[in-house]
Amino acid sequence: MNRSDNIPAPAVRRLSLYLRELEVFQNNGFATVSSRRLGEALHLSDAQVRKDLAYFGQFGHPGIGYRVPELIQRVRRILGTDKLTRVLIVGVGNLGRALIAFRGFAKHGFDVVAAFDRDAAKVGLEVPLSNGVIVQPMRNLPAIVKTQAIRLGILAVPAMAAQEAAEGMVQSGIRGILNFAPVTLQVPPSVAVSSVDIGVHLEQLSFQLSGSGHP
Amino acid sequence: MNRSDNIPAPAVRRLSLYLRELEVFQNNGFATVSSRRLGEALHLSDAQVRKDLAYFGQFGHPGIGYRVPELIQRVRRILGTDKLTRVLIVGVGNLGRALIAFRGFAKHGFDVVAAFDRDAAKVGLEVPLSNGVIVQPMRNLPAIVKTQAIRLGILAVPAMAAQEAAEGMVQSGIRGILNFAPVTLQVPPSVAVSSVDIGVHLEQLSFQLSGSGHP
DNA sequence: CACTGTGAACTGTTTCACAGCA
DNA sequence: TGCTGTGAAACAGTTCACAGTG
Repeated sequence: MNRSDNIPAPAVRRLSLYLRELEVFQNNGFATVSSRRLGEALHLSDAQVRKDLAYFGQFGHPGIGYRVPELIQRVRRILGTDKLTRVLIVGVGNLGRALIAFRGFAKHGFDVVAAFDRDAAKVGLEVPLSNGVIVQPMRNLPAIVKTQAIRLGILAVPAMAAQEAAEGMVQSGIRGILNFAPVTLQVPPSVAVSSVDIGVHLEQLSFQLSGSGHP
Repeated sequence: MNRSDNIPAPAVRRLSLYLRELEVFQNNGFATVSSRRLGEALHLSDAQVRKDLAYFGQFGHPGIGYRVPELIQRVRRILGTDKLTRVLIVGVGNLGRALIAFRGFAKHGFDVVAAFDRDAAKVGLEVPLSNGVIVQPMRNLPAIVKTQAIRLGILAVPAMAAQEAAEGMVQSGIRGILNFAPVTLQVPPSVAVSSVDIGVHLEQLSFQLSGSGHP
């Protein structure tokens, strides 16, 4: 029972964070790290770290801790980012362009290989800082997804256009969507969706502030 | 016991989503909405919706549901977004500029009133699509926070610069940070942090895909 | 009658505490 | 000794089911 079912969703979320901190420890020259140290870096208990990692396998060495390079490799394999993953993006507005230019993708094992936009004025232009990605019309989506075997898409269009764009992605064969539009996407359960809503995050902070500040 | 303690964090997170969907219902001309309908829009159970809202007060009307405009107003008050909140941003790179240009802020009750960057080449320039926000040097941060009484800051600098920038924000009096850098910020417990890590979100999707796809 | 608000039951997650190993 | 992996205990969050209400 160590396959990807029965694993608590919060544990999966934290796995990415462990990887991020492990890379920091590696860059600082640590060969091993204990659950306690790793937890401290993320404000988590040592027990939490051990329990989480144990869901995915037995990676630790009693008396020693976790060997940093080994654990990094194993976690990458589990997350599926040990090989480069091709990603496409729909919506080349301000946010879309910023995401394409974002340095972090390559480091995480992702490569943005295609960009799409509904706006004819943008089609045909090269996206700045993108290693030569050209904006394509939406109608090319199915063909590109098939020929390049792309499974992941980033959705960065305005709220009003999001549901329609998501349907186009799903019908083209996309299996996971990272959604930046402030809407709840209606997609089949076979398609994974992860949403980032900046407004929601700000509201969260606003609430926390009013909780313990002055009325 | 209906003050902001004892309320589960997930319930607070969902409160923002309820607000978002309520605005959709309002735009579609609904005067009232039941917990069931509101839940369906967000893939949540009706019981979940009622329980969540009940943490914050008694807003519903038996036999009727929730009156949409009334509930919107109440939720905004709870989140602290019924009045305009001034926000600053540190880091005017690709992402920072995209965030400043983001339309949604005003709709959510936030107003980006100042921008800062360490890079002297950017200082003094006006940020495009920002209603005249000029990039200021980091050393102006404390004075602006004080004179404009700003409590919330958006952090959009590269990972390497994030901790230092966060410390500058905290020392200037910022009480909540929306962090886009892929690092765990170390700040005093009195400062609220909400983080958006795009890499983590993509890894999450990648993991879900490998879970039920072909190996 | 349709719907909310809520105690009680249930399910899932985190913490504890310790056996076992290098 | 220092540390992991893991059952068992404690805690938190969700779902159930129904009394109460306009």
